[in-house]
Amino acid sequence: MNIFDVFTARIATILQSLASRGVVPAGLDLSRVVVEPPRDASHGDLATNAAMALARDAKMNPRQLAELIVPELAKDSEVASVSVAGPGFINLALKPSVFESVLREAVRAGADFGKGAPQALPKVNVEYVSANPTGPMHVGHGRGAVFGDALANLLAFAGRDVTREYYINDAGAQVDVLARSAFLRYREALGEDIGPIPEGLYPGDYLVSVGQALAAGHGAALRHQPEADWLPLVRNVAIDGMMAMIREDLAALGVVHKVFFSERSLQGGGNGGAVGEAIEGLKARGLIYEGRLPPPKGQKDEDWEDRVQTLFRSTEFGDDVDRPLMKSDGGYTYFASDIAYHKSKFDRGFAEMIDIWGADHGGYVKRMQAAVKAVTGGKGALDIKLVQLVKLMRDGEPVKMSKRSGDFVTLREVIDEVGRDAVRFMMLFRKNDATLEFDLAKVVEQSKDNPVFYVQYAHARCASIFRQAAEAMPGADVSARALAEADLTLLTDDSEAALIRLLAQYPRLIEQAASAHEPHRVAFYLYDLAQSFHSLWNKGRDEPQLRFVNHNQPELTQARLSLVQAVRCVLASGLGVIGVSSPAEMR
RNA sequence: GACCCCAUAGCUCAGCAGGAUAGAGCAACAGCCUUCUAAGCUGUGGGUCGCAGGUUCGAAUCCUGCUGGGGUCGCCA
Repeated sequence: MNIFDVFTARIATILQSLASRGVVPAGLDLSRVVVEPPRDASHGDLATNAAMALARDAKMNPRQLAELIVPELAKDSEVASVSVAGPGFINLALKPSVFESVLREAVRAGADFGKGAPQALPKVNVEYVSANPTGPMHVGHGRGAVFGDALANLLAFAGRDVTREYYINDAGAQVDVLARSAFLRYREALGEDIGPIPEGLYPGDYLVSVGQALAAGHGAALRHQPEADWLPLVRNVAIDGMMAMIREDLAALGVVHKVFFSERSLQGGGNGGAVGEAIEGLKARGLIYEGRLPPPKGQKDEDWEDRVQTLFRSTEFGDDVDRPLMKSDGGYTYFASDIAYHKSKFDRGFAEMIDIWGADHGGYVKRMQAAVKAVTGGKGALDIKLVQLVKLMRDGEPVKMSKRSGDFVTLREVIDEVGRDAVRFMMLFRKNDATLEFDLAKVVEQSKDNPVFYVQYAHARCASIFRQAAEAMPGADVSARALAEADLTLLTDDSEAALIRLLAQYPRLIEQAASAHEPHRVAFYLYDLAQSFHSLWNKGRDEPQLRFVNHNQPELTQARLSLVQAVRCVLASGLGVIGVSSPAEMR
């Protein structure tokens, strides 16, 4: 139950009834009416801007309109008091029974508390990672992976039908370079001394095993073939090897995609395959032409070759310049493939698409959105979330990255050092469009400075309280069902009330984070919740009557355990959404 | 030259689809501390929300222009 939604609906009903009595005009636009927690708890439990938002359309001043709404709200059996404040806010204080029933619901629903009902909205496709299959993942890829995965979890939890997808860039020149690099390792595996890796090839030793696999599978058979003969075969083996490695890296992060979509698969077949088809479709609508582009300004243009090329009219859809689809060697540009790829997503039923990209691809956003508009006739929606750079630190000092390629800090090294939970949590403890400092030393500290520890510890502390209770009161029934029956009117302390209010916001938080495509809000909420819970726990130090477990007051203890259980469930639920584990102890 | 992102307390960052007196952690300062299980705890001080306009009953939030930082800029992906 989302009490904010419940009251938004009730206010709408009140306005309809006022309209039917002719007190206010009919057909007011209620979309701007929001019910939210007031910033200051002394204002009550809920606040709405209804009177202010509707005043102009109703041709009344806000306070006048508020005075019409207030008596209706006051009749509500769950409302304790209503008042008008400031420029026309309507503040509601709710009866304690409302929060008691929220708490009961949280205890009963457990991990499902806050979960959205399946929504009648289009299937949504979240495409993330899509790292080139030419080497291991680095830390920047990891941020995109965690963000995309958490966003997909969040949307699914909010009730959307979500598909997680990975686009394999296996069609460009870079995979031919990969194949040549692997071929060198193959010769090495056959016993040849290959010396230093030539400039322009991938030097990383992660290709050694690919070379060995080729040697084991083909012996010396490929060695003296012309490149044109061995390249496709070696390329496939190398790509498969790289994708296996990437999948292992992703698995270490707990990231699993449902669909792996190959770029190459778009280009096969006659007439240029799916890419050719997509371009033909655009051509039929007059969106393709042969023309020249001006050279980019402020760039060295020595290599600029002014030539006529095949261009897509992306400027008709808000882009800055039209974009080329064919390379000078006659192949398709990456953009051309990407048009066909997004058309494929739409054709597969995804009217809503979300792409997660690194910030270095920011310049590509407009043209892709232009292409999606063109290729779906305006029916497909594409949101592109850019994740900014990750600066790797250790004790406040930047971690030096070697310039020699193949010797950078890999995602796997970081996961192995600090653990999956720390990586996932910290990658989400910042907005996606802000750069992120990731301190390898800080994230493993057992201290309040370390949010990962702080939140997980709150969960462990909940579990610990139950262990304590079992010892103090053996035989007590602390099942979820029993706790949901507890006498919650005994929870009267302000700190307890504050915690319950925070719990009641969880369903709303999920809805809003999901519709804003901002999983970081979940991480920040969990931090707030942990803080509120730890604070209540600490109060019990000085005021023993506030402790959760009081073995001579079983009813009170039972009520407090309900609260602890609800906190535990919401922490576990939120941690689950961002893909972080919920430990029962932190030792 | 153009486009994208960022700018909020000394530092690192939140700020919830414009809403009331802008929040948290760290640091600083003051007090408390043999604990239901562990991170010690509680409190205080500290901000022209980069600058200038605009829209609005109401702007950190939306729009325009500027300043500063980062990123990108045909035939790489």
